[in-house]
Amino acid sequence: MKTKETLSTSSNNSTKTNKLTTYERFVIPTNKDLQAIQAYSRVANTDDSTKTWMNLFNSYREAANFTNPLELLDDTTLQEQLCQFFCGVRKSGKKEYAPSSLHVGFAAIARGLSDIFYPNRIINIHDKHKWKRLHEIFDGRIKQIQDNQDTSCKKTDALEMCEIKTILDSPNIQTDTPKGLTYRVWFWLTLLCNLRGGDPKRLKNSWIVLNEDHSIEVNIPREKNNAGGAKNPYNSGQHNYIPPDLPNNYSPVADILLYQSKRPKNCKTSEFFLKINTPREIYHGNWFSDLKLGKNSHDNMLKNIVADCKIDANGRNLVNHSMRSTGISLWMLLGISHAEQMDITGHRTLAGISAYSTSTAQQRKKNVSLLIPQKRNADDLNEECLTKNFSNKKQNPLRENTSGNQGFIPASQLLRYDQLEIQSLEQDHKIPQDSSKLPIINIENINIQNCNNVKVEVIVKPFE
DNA sequence: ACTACCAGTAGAGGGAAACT
DNA sequence: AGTTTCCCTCTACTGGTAGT
Repeated sequence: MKTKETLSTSSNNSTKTNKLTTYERFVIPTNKDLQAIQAYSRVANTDDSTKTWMNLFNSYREAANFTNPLELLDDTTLQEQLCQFFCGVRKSGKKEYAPSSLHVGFAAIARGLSDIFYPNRIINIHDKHKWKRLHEIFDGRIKQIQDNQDTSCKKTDALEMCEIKTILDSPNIQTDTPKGLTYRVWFWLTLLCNLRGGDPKRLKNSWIVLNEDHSIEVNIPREKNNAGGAKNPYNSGQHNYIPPDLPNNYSPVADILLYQSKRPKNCKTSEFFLKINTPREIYHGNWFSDLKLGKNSHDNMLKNIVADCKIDANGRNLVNHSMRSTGISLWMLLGISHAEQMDITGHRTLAGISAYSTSTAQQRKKNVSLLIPQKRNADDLNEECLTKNFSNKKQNPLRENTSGNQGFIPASQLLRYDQLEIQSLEQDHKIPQDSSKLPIINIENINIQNCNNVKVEVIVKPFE
């Protein structure tokens, strides 16, 4: 929008001063306009990364006594210096970089060099044929690091369903104090809208809209995986939906509306999350000030919530981004399809979703143990028929249309199997399930005779 | 012909120091 | 106790192409 304004202003100016612009449908941009539009294309984080690594490269050149200005180097000298740099660079404290960081660094320096040399010649160190020696040295360096130190990733971990309930029930996360309300609303938005760790910082009040049916829409105009621009011309941002509150349920919509109602009158800050006022102001009913909530408060949000609710992190990496992991991992447990998940999270590739499904060490051990069959027991022979029917069937029959089954499964056994599945799902993944809400199914005798062509289809939906 | 993989970019998260 | 600004390090996401 800003770009448009700039352009129209400049065209108005130029129509006054420059009689050449007689075509009403065109805009004649000035150099300043072009620069502004070019700058609009840049992403701050990427530029930061470029700057950081180019500074590091320059410091290295200084330390190694490379005195010639960078811009004057020929390709051979530049390659030699880069080879030395990637062999010799270390973290502050002389520790070794993680391979992933060096990988990011290589790309950042490629961008930096491309920028510097662009007016005179094209430098693209990604070209592994032209910069063969550099690529081999870089590759060797990474392999050396990988063989000499632990290079496992510290991915964000998820919360479990019972922990979500503990948090929502905790006296510290209620709506009677500004701090509790902030925590609670932050928790709802990140969980229900599958926000990334940093999204709440840039969330604007105007992006959160109440619909007539008392549902809430959270519209985020541009995201990491909906970056817009020339490569993604159909980008329309991510639209998140929070359903209307139900009686006897937790009430996210009411909580979010309460938070909005506590904004100061004529609030000028566009951000949704606001700074909590001093105790004195709070006493007078002014919960929030006309300033955005600071970075520190944002960054420590989930850590504070977890501490205040006395949840045992148990070695897990619980950070703000965990809320996104939580949503996705719970959907996986509940059998929501990848396509549906991607629709909500805005991921465009399976790889994006799959990054969250990497199992924990504990789950992996359990899954491997499933491959070891149990010894036969004479008492179990009666059970064998039951298990055999399902052993070839990976999917939970609760979630798929049973009409496609080739083998015949007695209805009474199917129901029994479903109950077992529900129980094991609850036990394995600690999904709290109010047993009083489960349908009580009693089909004791189903007798069908001469039934060559009879199909019995039973659908049980225990989670609704 | 097709898809798994990885190159390349956009983020997250943590910390220090100075400030309110 | 919370905020701002800067720096550093590493994770997460996409899309094109190398490889089967």
